[in-house]
Amino acid sequence: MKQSKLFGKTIYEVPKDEVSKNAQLLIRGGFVDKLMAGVYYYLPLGKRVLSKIENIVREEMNAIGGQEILMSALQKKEDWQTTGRWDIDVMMKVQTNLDKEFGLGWTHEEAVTPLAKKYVRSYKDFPFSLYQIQTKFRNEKRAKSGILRGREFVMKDLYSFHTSEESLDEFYLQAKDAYSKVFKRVGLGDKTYFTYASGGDFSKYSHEFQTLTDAGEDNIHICDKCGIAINEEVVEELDGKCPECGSSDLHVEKAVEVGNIFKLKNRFTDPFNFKFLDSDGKEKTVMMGCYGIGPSRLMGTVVEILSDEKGVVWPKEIAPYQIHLVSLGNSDEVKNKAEEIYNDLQQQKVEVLFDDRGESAGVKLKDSDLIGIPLRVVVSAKTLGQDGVEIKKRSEEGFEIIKLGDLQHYLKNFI
RNA sequence: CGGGGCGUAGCGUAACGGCUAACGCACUUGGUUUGGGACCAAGGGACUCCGAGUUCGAAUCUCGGCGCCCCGACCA
Repeated sequence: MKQSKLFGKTIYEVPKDEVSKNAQLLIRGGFVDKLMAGVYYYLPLGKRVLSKIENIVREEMNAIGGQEILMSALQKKEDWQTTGRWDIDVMMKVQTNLDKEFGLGWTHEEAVTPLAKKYVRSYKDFPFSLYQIQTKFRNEKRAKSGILRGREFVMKDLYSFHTSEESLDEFYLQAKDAYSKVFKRVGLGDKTYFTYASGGDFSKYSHEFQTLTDAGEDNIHICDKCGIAINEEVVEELDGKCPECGSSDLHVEKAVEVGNIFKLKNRFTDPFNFKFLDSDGKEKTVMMGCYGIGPSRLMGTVVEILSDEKGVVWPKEIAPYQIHLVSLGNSDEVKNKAEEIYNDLQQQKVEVLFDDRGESAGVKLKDSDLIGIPLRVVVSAKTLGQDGVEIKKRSEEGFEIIKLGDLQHYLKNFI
């Protein structure tokens, strides 16, 4: 992509009403645009990052057998009345001119359960799991923290269905591992804690994945011994003891919830009367679990944690482009060589953002820092004098000059 | 939903109740620049959030609405 044609631009002054670090950096870098409180547009650069995160999530969900579907954001009032959740205040409602009311989905148990029931009756069809990556709506009383907490956001929600608690337990562990892989791949692995949380009425505990950051709104109690954490709401219930190892050496940290997994058991299958026929010919209750990750929140969390005073520092796996090719100076020699390198990289299917603009060196380098692509390749009169290009890693100080002929080989190793 | 603050060009700001609403960034044109947010010159861009009122006169004062931000409450 040529930067001269890229929609969206970097800005130096951030809107004064935007306070959170993630939104400030994302707006300054031209990743997102704010429409109103808690509602953001994703511009080309931001959309690329979001899509990459979604794809990582998608791959990990597929790996544990999840089948991707897409349900509607519009929800049927009757289904939510069935479970008694129609009047929960996070639910946004819309009304047609015929006075018919719909809800806007903030989670999809009320949608997926009747759907699953419609197609599945026999024990032979279990277990199975369905997921979607979809826009969710939530009537937050007060939207804040940039894209960490919006009224509209992207969510991956997976639902699993089982003929027994044992089967649910087994899948639950698989989902847990899949989630850990996701957080590792997006660069949050070492700051994300498996956290015990309230299980509601139907399970002793649910679990959250909490990533340490001051931008978070939760306090978690981390066990110094085994490295798991406990949510504020259940730490008392546990007498301040780690449920895994029994240690009481806990310390408190601020964190943001980036995912959760929850054994719903029959909480939703019962109200919808979703039963299966077992091999003994008897009708039995379907067990259910739900598993959520917010890709947009994940993106905001990465920005909160992996950025410096100059801008974002994207991890390789979710960077909008693999390489930022920057030409400095407007001599024909530099322009032609940069163009040539750009075309070569394109041909090798390398994702490259090429800053071909006629801006000054300072502007281009500052913008490059701000956008935060992990690897920068600079072409200038200086580098061409040495028959090479400069390679600079965004996450490190310093740079190196490598010969033009060695570029392909170098990039192959890096990417 | 309670308390506080704020709405002026795309963004950041200025303007005593009184002249054509000013400046910086961004944008357009021409020229000089090009290794860390360059310079010169010439331009375009505003129903001062909306609606009432007070006044000879309102961006400025009053009332109402809407929106935004901060603190709190809320967050399966």
